[in-house]
Amino acid sequence: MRPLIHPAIEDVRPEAILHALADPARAAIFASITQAGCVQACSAVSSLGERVIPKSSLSAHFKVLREAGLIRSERHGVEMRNHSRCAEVEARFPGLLSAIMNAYAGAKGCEAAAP
Amino acid sequence: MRPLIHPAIEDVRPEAILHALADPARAAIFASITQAGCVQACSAVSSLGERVIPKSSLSAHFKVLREAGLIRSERHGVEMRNHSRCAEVEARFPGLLSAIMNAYAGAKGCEAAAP
DNA sequence: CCATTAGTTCCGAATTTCCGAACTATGGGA
DNA sequence: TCCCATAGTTCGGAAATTCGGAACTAATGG
Repeated sequence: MRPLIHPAIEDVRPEAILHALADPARAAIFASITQAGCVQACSAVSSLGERVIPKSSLSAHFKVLREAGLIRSERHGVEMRNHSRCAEVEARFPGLLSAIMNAYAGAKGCEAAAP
Repeated sequence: MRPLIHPAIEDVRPEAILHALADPARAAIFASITQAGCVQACSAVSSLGERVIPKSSLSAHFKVLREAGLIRSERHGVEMRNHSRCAEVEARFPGLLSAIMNAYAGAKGCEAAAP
């Protein structure tokens, strides 16, 4: 079990953030962590939409979010707690995260209106 | 030569935009098109930074930007003119493009300060 | 009609992503 | 203490993407 990698906020790169959030599943996971008081166990997220995401894929998604600097993960006993780093990222790249999350929210609303 | 695909603005997906701009080369191309009065020939962009981008890769980059809804390309004689669709995209996803471009601009300044 | 310029398409190699199976780490009993 | 259950990570091979050189197409100008 290698130690978890958390880049310092000044090492966080925009392309890593965009790449991480370019996947709707990861964006949904990040939104969930950010909204749910910044704490969430991995498996509390495993049923996003109707798609079942296998554990290994989920673990990889968390790793991408972590190494992009979007979340911070720490073990608490047997489970992992994930905190959103949105405040830090927002300070470094003002408006970025909110614009991205609004874009997803907006697009979701539109497509639901066209059955 | 298949016809160029330009999605309607209401069909533009956030994940496509993030994916397109998650590549620094594409983000630079898009910034260049947007800033240069919204018109640019493909090869006017071919030497970004010090990296030489082969024609085929450049063509693929333009295709990704086009199909993400970020640019509009039309033939004018032998050359292709690319217009930024930033106004349309900005209307649909407010703040998204400016936040992304600012993030890249900010990150570039910071890393240049650490040799 | 041929040459040139600008860009696209094709295709094989390299890279990345996906996911099941095996593994590791931690805590809680018996 | 040993074993089990839970939570997540790592491995490895298949599938999907991306990269880039070579060949191709389209328009223009001798």
